[in-house]
Amino acid sequence: MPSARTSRTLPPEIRRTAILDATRKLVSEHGAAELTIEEITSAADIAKGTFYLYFKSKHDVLVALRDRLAAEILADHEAALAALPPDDHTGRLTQWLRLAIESRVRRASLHDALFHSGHAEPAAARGADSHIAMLARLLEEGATAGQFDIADPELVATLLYNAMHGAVQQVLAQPDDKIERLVRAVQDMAVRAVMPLTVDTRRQRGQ
Amino acid sequence: MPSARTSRTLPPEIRRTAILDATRKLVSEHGAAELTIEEITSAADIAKGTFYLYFKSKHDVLVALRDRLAAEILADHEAALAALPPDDHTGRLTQWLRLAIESRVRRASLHDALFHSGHAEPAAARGADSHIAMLARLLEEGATAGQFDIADPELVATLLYNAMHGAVQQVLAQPDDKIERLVRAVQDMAVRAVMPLTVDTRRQRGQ
DNA sequence: ACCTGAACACCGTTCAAGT
DNA sequence: ACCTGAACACCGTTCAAGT
Repeated sequence: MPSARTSRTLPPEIRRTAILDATRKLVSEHGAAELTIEEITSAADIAKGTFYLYFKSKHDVLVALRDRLAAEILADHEAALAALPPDDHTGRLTQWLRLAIESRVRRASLHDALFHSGHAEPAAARGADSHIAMLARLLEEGATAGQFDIADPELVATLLYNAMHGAVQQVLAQPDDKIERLVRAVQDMAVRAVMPLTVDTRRQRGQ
Repeated sequence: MPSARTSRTLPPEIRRTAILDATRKLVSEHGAAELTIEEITSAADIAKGTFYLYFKSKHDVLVALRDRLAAEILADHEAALAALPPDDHTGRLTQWLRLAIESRVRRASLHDALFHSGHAEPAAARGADSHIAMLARLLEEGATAGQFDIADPELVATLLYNAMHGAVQQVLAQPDDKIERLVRAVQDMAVRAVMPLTVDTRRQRGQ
């Protein structure tokens, strides 16, 4: 039998994806902080130096993974949005929030590891921007249809998104039924945030 | 002149505080990720090994600093709360939100470095809990006084706190006048989240 | 053109010795 | 009782050589 090893060459895109996949697995198991380049390369079955042919640094591969995850979640949300009835804007908003929470809960361990330990940048660089933009679009459409009353859709979207996102993180450490209560609470806050106020209610608001 | 160096001994609490202060300065200047134990010890004018007589690890000193900051901010908020008129619960809530945002903006660089780069734990471990508890107290007091309508004060506090906290972070990268708009938007969302709904408004909410 | 892995540099942590 | 700083261990990154 021949002792010469077969070529280890692979098309760059395939190799790159393999490295990302290995990283994803390791990060969702042990978190990003303890992750080692050597763990990645041995999981991906390549030499240590090969890693640096595909990524500039450890930070770089985590950013790439984070972007891939953000894009995945965004696609999820787009699909969910497209499936919702076009005219019931309140229903669209509340359903979207439920789906956003659930998709985030589903990816909890990977998401937490990437967004909250070790290599997180300011939220703006976190891929949250595109998600907030989508929510803002929902709000604007409802406002245009005359169903919502929103002074600044972009800001309200930022607030609602962060309320949801931060609270999920906080609640995730807790028993399962809390998630359902969170969904309801977020939906209620969102509905209150966008609903037209009657003259009577306006008076009650004070200031 | 004597060549013997004078004793370098200091009371433990003083030394510990000096190390924390040096760390604080360095972290708010360069962030936590690039921070080096050697930078800390030379800024605090001690030997490298001395650091480990006071803190178990680099992570440990950052946690201690984070806790000190959280306690500082909490005290700020308590003082602000005590100064507010006791009966106007809507005013207490909106003023509290303004003060919380402003105190957080004031400590922006340190806060970001500690909470968002390198060594952040889940939000629950972040010192946010006591802040959320304070906000929940505000909400409960308003509900007890019959001025607020809140199904789950603890959850609403979590949501509002995260809305505010996340959005500040997001807006901080932007020009100054955005902060004022953020304050108003947070206040508006909070008021809407807690106001009693008229029968008329309830009908509009749907589901 | 793609891959290897030994060598290097840096830094967190330890520990035997000092006042 | 508190402090020192050289030594150690670990791991991210580089680079000369291999197919």
